[in-house]
Amino acid sequence: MKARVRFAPSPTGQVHIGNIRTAIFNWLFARHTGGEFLLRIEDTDLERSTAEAINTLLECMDWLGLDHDGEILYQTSQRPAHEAAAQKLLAENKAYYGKTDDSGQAPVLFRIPFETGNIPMVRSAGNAETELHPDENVTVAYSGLNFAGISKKGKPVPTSACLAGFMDLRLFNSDNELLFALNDKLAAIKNGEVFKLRNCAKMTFTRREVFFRDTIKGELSKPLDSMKDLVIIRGDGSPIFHLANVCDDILQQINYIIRGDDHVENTYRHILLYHALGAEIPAYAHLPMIVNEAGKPYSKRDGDAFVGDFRRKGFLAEALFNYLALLAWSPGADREKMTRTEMTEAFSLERVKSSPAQFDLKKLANMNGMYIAEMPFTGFLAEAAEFVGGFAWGKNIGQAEFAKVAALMQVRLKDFTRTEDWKYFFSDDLEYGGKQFNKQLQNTETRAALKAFAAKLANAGELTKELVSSLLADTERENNLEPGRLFAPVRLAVTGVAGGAELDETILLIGSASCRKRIARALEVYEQNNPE
RNA sequence: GUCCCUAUCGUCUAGAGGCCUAGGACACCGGGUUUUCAUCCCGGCAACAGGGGUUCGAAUCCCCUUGGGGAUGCCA
Repeated sequence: MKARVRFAPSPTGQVHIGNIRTAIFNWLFARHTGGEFLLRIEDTDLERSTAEAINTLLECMDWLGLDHDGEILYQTSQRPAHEAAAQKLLAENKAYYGKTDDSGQAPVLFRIPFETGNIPMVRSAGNAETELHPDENVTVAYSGLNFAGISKKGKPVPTSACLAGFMDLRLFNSDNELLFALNDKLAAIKNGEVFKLRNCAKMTFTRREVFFRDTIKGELSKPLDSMKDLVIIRGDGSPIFHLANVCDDILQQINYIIRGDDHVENTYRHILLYHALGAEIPAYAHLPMIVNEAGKPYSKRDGDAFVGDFRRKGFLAEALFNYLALLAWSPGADREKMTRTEMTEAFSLERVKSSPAQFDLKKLANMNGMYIAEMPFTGFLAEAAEFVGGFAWGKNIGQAEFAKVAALMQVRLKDFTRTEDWKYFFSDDLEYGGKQFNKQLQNTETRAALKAFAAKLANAGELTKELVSSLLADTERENNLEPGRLFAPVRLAVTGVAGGAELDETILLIGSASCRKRIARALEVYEQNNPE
């Protein structure tokens, strides 16, 4: 059977990396298996969903090359279907109206089914016995059980859970006398009768649990006595996420649900809903969270983890994609930098880890650098030009010269915002000073050599790489400086910074006149800052 | 509180009972690229959370503890 997966974000703000990682894994899975990758926009939260957020989402996906199959399904368009599903459940007594709120409206709740004989994903989990706090009443109703357990300190712990959690329930007082047996009253309870019991000290019941096999996490289960019936239609008539989500997945014939870890608790309820709706239950794979430096999952509030920001900050889509794919997934064999085709071929959910992964900006930056280094030069040039055009000094610079600078710097660039550092190639307006500057220019001999080097440049005529190198070497020798001693001071004087590309090429690109001017100014600034 | 999940270098990870004296990558540190440097090359630092089992043998299987995360909404 062809895999049909979906990415189902709610457009309520920016798209963060945790979000898009889910999309990436779904996409990878679909492309790997030759299945389909659908997009559904869960825009039912009218208050928070915006057209702008939808645009942002679409742009992010487009940028990352996450093409989806078929039409986008907007969840709001399915509201009638959701309502119909609720009506059907109501009609079949699988759902019921809850308590009315202040304005007299009642929500619809889905009942965790009591009769589970024909439900394959519910199984018995043995007998259970729980101590109860006798001060609190126990109420038993079709809509659930209310009781109080006992905390370590002996205090009552009020608890409520669905009736289905307590098959064969029996309540006892402190003398171990039977107060209530569910099996005797089941019919009455199903008819709406509510039993209120005092002085209960203990209950026994047959525990049942829902279970499913998660491709990533293995078999997962949860006891029914820790679950509650859930609201599926609000008092105002609007469908709740659980219902809408399941209905749409059924509608879109999704047979593999790959989503974040935070949904595993929902899955226990969703598979019961699937069954109640008479639909086949899909396979599940729950991805571990991506966490920030503080170890917390990314949320809409994490201002620096938005996909759009990575784009603006000069990261390449392919690098982000590659890096994100490697968060919680590894193809093994020490493979890291991979093409999209390679990733698609190698991808498998079985190799996804189940523990959270921390996002590391430095590693992303490194990977981005590798991708930048291997960009075709014309593409690199265009991208770099776009960023540089955004700087004041980059508005009117020569195309030919810019291309030379770009060629020299490409392999060194980690992200495109750092093209800002290329300023010194085009502007004589440098800021001198700082620890390095003062240290490198502190010797009188060095400063004399700097002056001598400028003079040599002036007399040299047309510069070449070799010529610059020999001028540097000559100046060092003639001024009794150790070989290499002059490089750092010259670099500081000519570029204002301590690092960069090869010095000879750098000087060549800046040009003789500018270099001389800058050396003179650097010396001036130094002497001003460090009067004898 | 209860329930569910989770645990290998600082970080991402390899690891399916003997191939592990635990491998790779980022970061960091040192060296090299006949002198500079943000690239490149080489090297170094650095981990199986703790305690019990099972086994001839455990990073790997089981249990407990501890740490982390999630859920417990008329949010999605």
